[in-house]
Amino acid sequence: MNKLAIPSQLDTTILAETFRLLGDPTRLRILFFCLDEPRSVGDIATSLDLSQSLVSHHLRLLRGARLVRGNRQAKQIFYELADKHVSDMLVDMAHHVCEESGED
Amino acid sequence: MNKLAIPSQLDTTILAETFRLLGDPTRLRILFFCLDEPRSVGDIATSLDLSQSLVSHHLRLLRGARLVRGNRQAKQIFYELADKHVSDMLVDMAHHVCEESGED
DNA sequence: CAAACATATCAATAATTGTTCATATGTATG
DNA sequence: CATACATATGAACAATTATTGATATGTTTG
Repeated sequence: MNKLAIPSQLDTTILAETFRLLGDPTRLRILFFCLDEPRSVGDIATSLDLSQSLVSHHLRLLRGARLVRGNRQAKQIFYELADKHVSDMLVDMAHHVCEESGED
Repeated sequence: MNKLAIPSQLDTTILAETFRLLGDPTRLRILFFCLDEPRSVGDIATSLDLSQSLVSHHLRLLRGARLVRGNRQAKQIFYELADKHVSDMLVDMAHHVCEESGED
């Protein structure tokens, strides 16, 4: 079915932008931390030992790319992965990387 | 089945490294160009309008991460994706990104 | 509405990384 | 073995980006 043609240069740039955002250890840790349940900014910062400012900056980038989504609940804002696509993608990639040794 | 635990900080770094390499438009274009058939360095450079040096530098990084693999054939070296994992991953991600609008 | 708390933003710095140009290595051919 | 060709490497530069510290915005509670 849907065989993938070589993406246009524009598409490639958009795709690369997503990869780029996932390509930072701090951001990846934040994403995995929010994978199972929504987490407040403060919780993320404390649990991952990052400054509140840094977490906020990264969340902004992730929000901008619609990789995460935040819900305000009183004073706190709880972030979670934006949708199932994103979480599947993360999990898949993690598996891909674990299974490093290929069949070739 | 295999539910994914939160990766260790080390694993996260390794995973991020892979994402990071995919997160550059030039490298992604090179990868997609080599997706269907092996391509020589010169062919890549000409077809994608990049300097030979630049292509070679990027190929080195991709080789280092075992994302591509090169076969010498006389004077030329033909690069292709390292294995099916890598190509599947690329195609999957491209689909994920195309289907941007989630079910949430 | 002031004080306390949680998150976001701004400006500046430090570190990383993509790109270029010059040159080296390796390979075939006359 | 010299020349031409294809790719790789090294040093330097330019640009991008992660991180920090200080401060602003927004939200609740007394």
